Amino acid sequence: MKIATFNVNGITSRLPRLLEWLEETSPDVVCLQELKTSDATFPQLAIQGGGYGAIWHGQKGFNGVAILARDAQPVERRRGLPNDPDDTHSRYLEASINGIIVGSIYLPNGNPQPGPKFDYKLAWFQRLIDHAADLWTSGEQVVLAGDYNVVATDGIGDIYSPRSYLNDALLQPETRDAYRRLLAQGWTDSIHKLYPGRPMYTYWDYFRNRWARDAGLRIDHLLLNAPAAARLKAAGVDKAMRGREKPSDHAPAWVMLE
DNA sequence: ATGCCTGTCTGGGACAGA
Repeated sequence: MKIATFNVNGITSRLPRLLEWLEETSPDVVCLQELKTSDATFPQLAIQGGGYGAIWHGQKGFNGVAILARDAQPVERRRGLPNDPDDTHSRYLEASINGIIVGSIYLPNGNPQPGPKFDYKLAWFQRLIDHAADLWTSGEQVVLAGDYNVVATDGIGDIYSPRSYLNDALLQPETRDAYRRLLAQGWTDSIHKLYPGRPMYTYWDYFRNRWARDAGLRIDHLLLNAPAAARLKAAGVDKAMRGREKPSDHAPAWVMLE
C-alpha cells in the first residue's frame, strides 16, 4: 500500500499536476494540504474521474486538507483536532481506509516569530501531540502525513543550509522541541529512517532560484506508529514534480507499506 | 537585507505562504 502526502498550494490551479501525478504513480492513499478553496468548490468530480474517492475540509482562500483513496471511499473519523472548538483553520482531517488510520496534517507556518502566529503554531502542535498520543495506543496501523512546517535539524538531510532560515519559525528550538516530543511517543519519521542524512527535500521556495540550486527543506513528513512501521518497505520524494510546469512549491512524499 | 514568487480573492492590491 502506497501512501503519499502533497501540499498542492492551491488545488484549483494545481489540478492538472495532481491528476497527472495520480495517473503516473497510482498512490493508494493521498493526503493533500493547502487546498486554498472552500468545501463547495473542491474539484470532487475531476478527482473521482481519476479513480479516487475523497473527503475534504476546505477553507476559502487558504489552508484546507483532504484525503483521497484509490477505488475506495475514505471513512471520516475526525475533522479538526480536539480541544479547541474555536479554531477556525482547516488543518486536520482523519480517515480510515482499509483498516489503516490516516491523518492529513497542515501544521501552521508560524511566521513571523515571535508573535501570535508563532504562539498559534506551538499551541496547535501541542494539540497534535496530545491527539497523536491517543492514536498511538489505538492498536491500528496509523500514518500521520503532511506539511509539518518543521525542519528537524540543521543537517544536510533536512536543509541545504540553515543560514538564511535561522530566524524562521520552521527552525526555532521550540518548533524542533515539539517535533522531538511527538517523535518521542515512538513514531517513525519514514524518510529519515530509510535515508538518514541524505538530502530528501520536499519544499523549494519559488524565488531566489532555490529550485535550480536545489536549495530545499524537508518539511513534509510521514510518521508511522509501530504497527505501520513494521510494514515499512520503501519511501521517497517525487522530486521531479517540482520541476514541471506550474508546480507547487512542495513535491509529493510517500511511503510503501507491505 | 529583502516575500525577490505564486495563489487567492477580487477587481489591483492585500494577504498568506516558509
